Amino acid sequence: MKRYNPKEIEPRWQQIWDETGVYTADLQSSKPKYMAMSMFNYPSGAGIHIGHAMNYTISDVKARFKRQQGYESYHPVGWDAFGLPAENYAIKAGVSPQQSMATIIPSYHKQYKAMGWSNDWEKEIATHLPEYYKWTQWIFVQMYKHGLAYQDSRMQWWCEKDNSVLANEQVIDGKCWRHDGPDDPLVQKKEVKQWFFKITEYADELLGAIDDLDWTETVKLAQKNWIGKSKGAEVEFVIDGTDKKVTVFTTRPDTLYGATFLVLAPEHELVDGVRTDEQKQAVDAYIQAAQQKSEVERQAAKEKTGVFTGAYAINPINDQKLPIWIADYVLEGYGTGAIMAVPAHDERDNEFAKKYKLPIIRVVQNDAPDDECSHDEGTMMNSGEYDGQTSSDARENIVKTLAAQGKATEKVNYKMRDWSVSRQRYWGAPIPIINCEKCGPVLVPDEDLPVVLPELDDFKPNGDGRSALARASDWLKVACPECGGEAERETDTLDTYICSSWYMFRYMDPHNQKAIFDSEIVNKWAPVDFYNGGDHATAHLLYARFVTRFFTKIGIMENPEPFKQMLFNGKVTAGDGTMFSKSKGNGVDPLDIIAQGYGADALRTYLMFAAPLDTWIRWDSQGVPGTHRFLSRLWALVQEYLEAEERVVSEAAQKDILRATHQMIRKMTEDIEENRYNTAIAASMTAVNELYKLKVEHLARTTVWQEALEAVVVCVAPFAPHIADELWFQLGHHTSVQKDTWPEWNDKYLTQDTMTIVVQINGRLRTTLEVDTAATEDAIVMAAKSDGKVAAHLEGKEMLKTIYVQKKLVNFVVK
RNA sequence: GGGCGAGUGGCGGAAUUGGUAUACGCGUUUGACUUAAAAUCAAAUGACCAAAAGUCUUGUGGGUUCAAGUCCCACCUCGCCCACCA
Repeated sequence: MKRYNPKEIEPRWQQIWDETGVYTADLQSSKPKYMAMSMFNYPSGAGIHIGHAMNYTISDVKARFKRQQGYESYHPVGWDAFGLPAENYAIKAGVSPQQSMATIIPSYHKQYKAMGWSNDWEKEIATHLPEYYKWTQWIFVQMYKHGLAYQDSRMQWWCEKDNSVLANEQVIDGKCWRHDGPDDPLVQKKEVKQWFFKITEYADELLGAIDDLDWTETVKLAQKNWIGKSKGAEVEFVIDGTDKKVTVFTTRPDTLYGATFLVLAPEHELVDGVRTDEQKQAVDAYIQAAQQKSEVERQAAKEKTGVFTGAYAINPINDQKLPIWIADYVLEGYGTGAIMAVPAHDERDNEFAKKYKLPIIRVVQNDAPDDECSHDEGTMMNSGEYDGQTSSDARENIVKTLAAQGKATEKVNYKMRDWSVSRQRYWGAPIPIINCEKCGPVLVPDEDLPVVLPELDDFKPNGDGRSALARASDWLKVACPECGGEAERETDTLDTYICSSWYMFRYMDPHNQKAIFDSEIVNKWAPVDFYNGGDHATAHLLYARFVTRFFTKIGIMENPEPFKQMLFNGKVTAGDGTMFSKSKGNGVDPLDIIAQGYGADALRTYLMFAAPLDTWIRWDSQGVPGTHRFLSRLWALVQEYLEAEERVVSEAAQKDILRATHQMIRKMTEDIEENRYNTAIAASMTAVNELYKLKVEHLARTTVWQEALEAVVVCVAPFAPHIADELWFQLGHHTSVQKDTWPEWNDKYLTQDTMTIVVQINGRLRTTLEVDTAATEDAIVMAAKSDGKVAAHLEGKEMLKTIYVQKKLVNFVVK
């Protein structure tokens, strides 16, 4: 009997799949389409790790399942190649990022194939290739032409180590996301001229569509928080003794009578204009101190600080004079950078008022002690004519009154800012702009795209805030497309989030040289049916949704959402629950596991079996041997069958065989569809166990066994595709198991002649009965009552009630 | 501080949504095969009890119900995300 040897069969099948192109999707096919993918990979010298094995197997199983079900299933592959790590590596190693990608990417090919992933290699893409980034640049051009790309000077997060600007989401706990070690510096703010995409214009649309998405709930929530919509009003306060006005944003205009002071952010433009001469020194000192503090220190500061400006503002609702303070707990970047402080009903204002002995006036009735605050809504008090109204009525009425006088407007604010898309680094798609002294920034004409990134010897940033491209003088100097005069190319490159915001559509038409993609194909294949990754990826998903919506607005595609289903899957940690890390040397290399002889099939099956997909799994060194054992059992069963004699199998045994297989088919079909891979695999194990019991007396080369084994092989194929194809051929087939093979279950094989009835007394299990499925209620209750054990318990008791649940249970309630 | 989620054997985890708690796997124990070991096959495996019978058991305490891992209330513990956003 041949032994199960994954080392022999896996490479063989990988080669056959390659040669026959079973995983090449026909995008023009008339079959129903299905597209499953995981977030694409950032190629680095380290190769794939166990986290990749997890992520990509999840989408691979889905793609295989659908392919077997008869869908035209497309499991694409590509590389998110631009970005800082490759550039930093290039600086260190002196090898150009172009060159290192040219060697790294092919090494990934081997690793992906060794994992048995069903990628369509004909349609492979990589974001650093001119044929790809031509269209990344084209998106910038379109954004610009539609008024959604603009340039602005902003205070930006700046990482000294990278010499580059960082987006908000790239700042984690005050440090650069790539330099967050204990010795790394905190990020700084620096004024830089930046290109932005006006994503805020889509904020409401992006928010509104979230609820309908079939995505992991926490990911949806993260998107909502990120957008951070809040409804309120802007209220105008006149500064006493001047004609200057300061506008505040508040979500609680109902508490306007409770405002006892105003607070401006230190960077607020009115600060210089309002402070009195007596307070100049104190204010200047405070602002200087605030500037020196990094954002982290500001946020970490437990105690609130501030300084009085000496100026007062007039409360528009009751003409009260309110002192104007400056404090860094008010942020310049949100709302108007100024607030009305209501210490009775806002915790931060309360803390500040207590520290600086400012008055606290309660305007919403509550039970809190006098100097405590409560943000609850309720009935108004101390609010003039609004006393007795509910918060929500007062809110509406106060805004209405002030609006009539031009002193307030309803206002919606978002936490989300416009998307900063320029990076002062070399390894990215050059921004297709030419800066002309006469004409200003001018778009590179479409026919001149792509602006090819020149190969350099030295990739270090220029040190003046510009990328290495500032030193590429041949590339830099160019004639202005408008006036023909001397001009320079933009030396910023595009944020790699742009590259990844549209790659799923390029997958659908990867070699198109005339357009970003063919609309007809994309309208057929979008949205992506299944998308997964091990991160919330809030920014990536939001940007992808934004760009997709933009595409629909400019008429190149129809569906405004890129991903129909999005699964945020768990990760793999070391057995002690800590993250795998190179420095600790506790990593588990998927390729090692395969090489040890367990094979990719056992590894894939273990990863999908260990826990539900959204749960973090702890690596268990006994896990892969366990799934390997299961696959060996299946292998051995097929071998025994092939060597068995032809003979008649009893009708009862046939029924048992059919029931075991059809139960498995049903459970696996439903569970894979619903992303419950762990219980799907359990169902296949149960079936194999059942067949093992049946084989002892009934194994024979007959149709019923042939079909049962085929069903198991087919159902296991999404998880363990190599052994499946091998056994499929051994069972006499000549075409791959990977396509159009998924079986249907038949309910008639699931029925049994008898059923198990649970018998309870006062809700406690006393016995179970095997009865004929056709048995009536009366017959079942009679049988239950006369059962020996039950009768003993009923002896001498008064029968109060008999509960009968159809085909399930009898419960006698006695006293 | 805010939000979300989770507590089930020695371990990872099941439980058709109120109806036999602990599927499946790991581990452990025993037996078969073997000179022996590994591998494989078979059996057992929540706790208490020598065993049968029985009792107890889904973080803790209450409640609803004929019946609760599942529903309700209170508490404890853990995890994740966001965090001075007015």
